[in-house]
Amino acid sequence: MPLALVDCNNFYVSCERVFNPKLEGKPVVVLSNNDGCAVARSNEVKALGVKMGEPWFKLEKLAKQHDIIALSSNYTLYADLSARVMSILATFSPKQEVYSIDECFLDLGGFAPDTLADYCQTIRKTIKRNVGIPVCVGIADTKTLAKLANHCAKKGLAGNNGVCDFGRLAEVERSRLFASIPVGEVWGIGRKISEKLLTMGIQTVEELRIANPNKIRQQFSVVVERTVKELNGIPCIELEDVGTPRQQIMVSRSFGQEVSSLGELSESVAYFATRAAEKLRKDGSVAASVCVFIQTNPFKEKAPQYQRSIVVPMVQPADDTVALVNAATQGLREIYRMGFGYKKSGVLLMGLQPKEMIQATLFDNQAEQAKSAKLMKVMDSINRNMGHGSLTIAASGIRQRWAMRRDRKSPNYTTEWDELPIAE
DNA sequence: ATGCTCCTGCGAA
DNA sequence: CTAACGTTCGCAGGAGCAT
Repeated sequence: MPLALVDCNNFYVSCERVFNPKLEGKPVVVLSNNDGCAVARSNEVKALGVKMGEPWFKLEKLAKQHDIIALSSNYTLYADLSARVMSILATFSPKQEVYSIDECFLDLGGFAPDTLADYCQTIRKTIKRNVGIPVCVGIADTKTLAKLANHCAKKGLAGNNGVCDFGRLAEVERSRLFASIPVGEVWGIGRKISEKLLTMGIQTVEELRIANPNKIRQQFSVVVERTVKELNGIPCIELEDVGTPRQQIMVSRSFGQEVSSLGELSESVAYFATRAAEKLRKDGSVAASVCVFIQTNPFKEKAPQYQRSIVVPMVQPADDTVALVNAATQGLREIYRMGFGYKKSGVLLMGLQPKEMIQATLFDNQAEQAKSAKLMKVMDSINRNMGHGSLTIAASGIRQRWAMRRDRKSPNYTTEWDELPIAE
């Protein structure tokens, strides 16, 4: 049963180019939060040897030499364009799994095998025309192979044009192709596992494909064993149904500048708990406990280091912002120590369950519960309609010295009228 | 021996 | 001038605990 993996090219950079065509053909990077690391690179930047995750301060010299344009990440813009891409892609197959912000799997089971490559060319043209984002497509019988086919499409390895269909490859050709790809390119094979495979004499995808599954399971795990099976065309990872609710919700951020006081840390934690509670309600879930963590800057090796976390159980699973913020800030007071420069904090909601299941067993405090539900509903709707952060709880603070740096952000072209540039 | 919960490591995007 | 390095999610497996 053939699957397609559709992946947007250099997604964040492509999004920026949609609204700023002057970036076309130029070396462009998009930086992570706090303008810290390169998280998206145009082809021109990749050609200069810039690696994924490279810290910006190490790139500045090279950037000056080659006029690299660096932009802060504009997540609101990327999420909006992603939604447009995904909804169009959904029309091309009865079954879609959105795997990440820039890629999804499509079930192509019902189509004639020899028409798939053409069909996927149509997909590419449609997305490019309707949204302006370039995509590549990999076609194969398992998710792992489809990911690999996509890699080949992106690199132009199998003499294709943005589409690579492993189903059209003879066995000999496939083996030769796999033998030319480093094993680390395989989905699920990261840095650590690559290194260990190397010591076992497995360097290429082909060598991993023909490896003994039992030995792989013994040396690594069932996950890697599944990967080997998938490389051989045996599906082990199913297409997931849409809308499976998350099991945990994390909101954390590095600070724009270090923070030492309990007061300011508390503001950040209250803010993150507020964001996490919003996500929680959007999922229709409640959380059984709240984990808070704080940490100093691990890269500043000379400075005294401290990191700690604590899990605060909720009296009753909740989705109420006030209750979750209280739990989080109370936990913070227990783990906070004076005399450190903190660089990051975060809030993790754990033990998530569907809200309906909880309400059924609820017997105390009905009135209180209903009142808080009403308040949360109002809060969410005001924030949805008036813009994010219009209504927030006072504990989050106003000054927010800890807020992240984003000096190079593009306008929110698709979601804020105020930010649209005026034509000249 | 068995079944949990918690924590850590790994991978991915 | 200096110092400046992301976030969020799932899974597996081991440790530690209770039964």
